[in-house]
Amino acid sequence: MSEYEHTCMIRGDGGRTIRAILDQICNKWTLLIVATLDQGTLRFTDLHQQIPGISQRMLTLTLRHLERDGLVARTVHAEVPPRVEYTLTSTGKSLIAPALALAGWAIEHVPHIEASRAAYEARA
Amino acid sequence: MSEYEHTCMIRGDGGRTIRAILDQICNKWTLLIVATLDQGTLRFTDLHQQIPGISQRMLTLTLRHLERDGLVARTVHAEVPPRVEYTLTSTGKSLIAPALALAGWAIEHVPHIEASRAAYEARA
DNA sequence: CAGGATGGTTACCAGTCGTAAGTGACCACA
DNA sequence: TGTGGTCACTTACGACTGGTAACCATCCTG
Repeated sequence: MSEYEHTCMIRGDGGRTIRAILDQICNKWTLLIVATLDQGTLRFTDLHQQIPGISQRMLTLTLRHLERDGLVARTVHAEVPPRVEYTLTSTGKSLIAPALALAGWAIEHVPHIEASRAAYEARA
Repeated sequence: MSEYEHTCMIRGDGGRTIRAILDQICNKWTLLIVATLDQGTLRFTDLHQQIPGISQRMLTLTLRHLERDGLVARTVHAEVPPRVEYTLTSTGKSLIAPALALAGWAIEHVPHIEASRAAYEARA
């Protein structure tokens, strides 16, 4: 498939479906959580510690969404203290490669973007 | 670079920088606008028509952000009626490939995600 | 029985998004 | 003269979402 056809595909059906999915996947925390879970199974607290800046609420909400969308499996162990483990499903794992592509792009272009942003602010 | 190192890179510095950038790039409209601009230079109205569901306000705001970040160049022609052209910069063009990767993933997994979501809703 | 660990939930506020209407410059037409 | 149209925005405002901080329930340890 050519790249042009590919962009058309993005915009296929007016991009409504893609937009709806991307809107969920591509938010502030999702990619970061998925990337973190690439290590393997992790508990709630592990995630909370490894992802700096996320609140318990946002972690809970994002994990719920990921679980709902079948990207993450949630396992509750009936113990005390409770133990809840999160792990990527195969669908979740398949998101890693594209997520890395985007993250790689971001890393590569952060300096340029920040410079551009600074210049823009100075102009304004 | 191994995939593991790559995910570490995503999370490097706690993922703060990446998160900040991704937070801007990876929102509801940005990828769609960039994909649309892959066709070449477009005017405001063209974009508005080709991206269904976007309001003028959101289009303006998103284009301003893209311009600020150096992904899109904005050219105003001092004519009447006014003519404003938007085109991708080289940085903007470089975003296309990773954006396609993510969009391709989304397209591929939409059925599974929707099924999973439906099952989840039914359970709840 | 105080305090900690675990995995949350709730209340509340600020910021963002979406809708709809208005703006200003000019031209075509009547 | 004046009515309407084009273009690219801008503004006002209500709805929704994300963020912060505090609270909760259960059990174990000291």
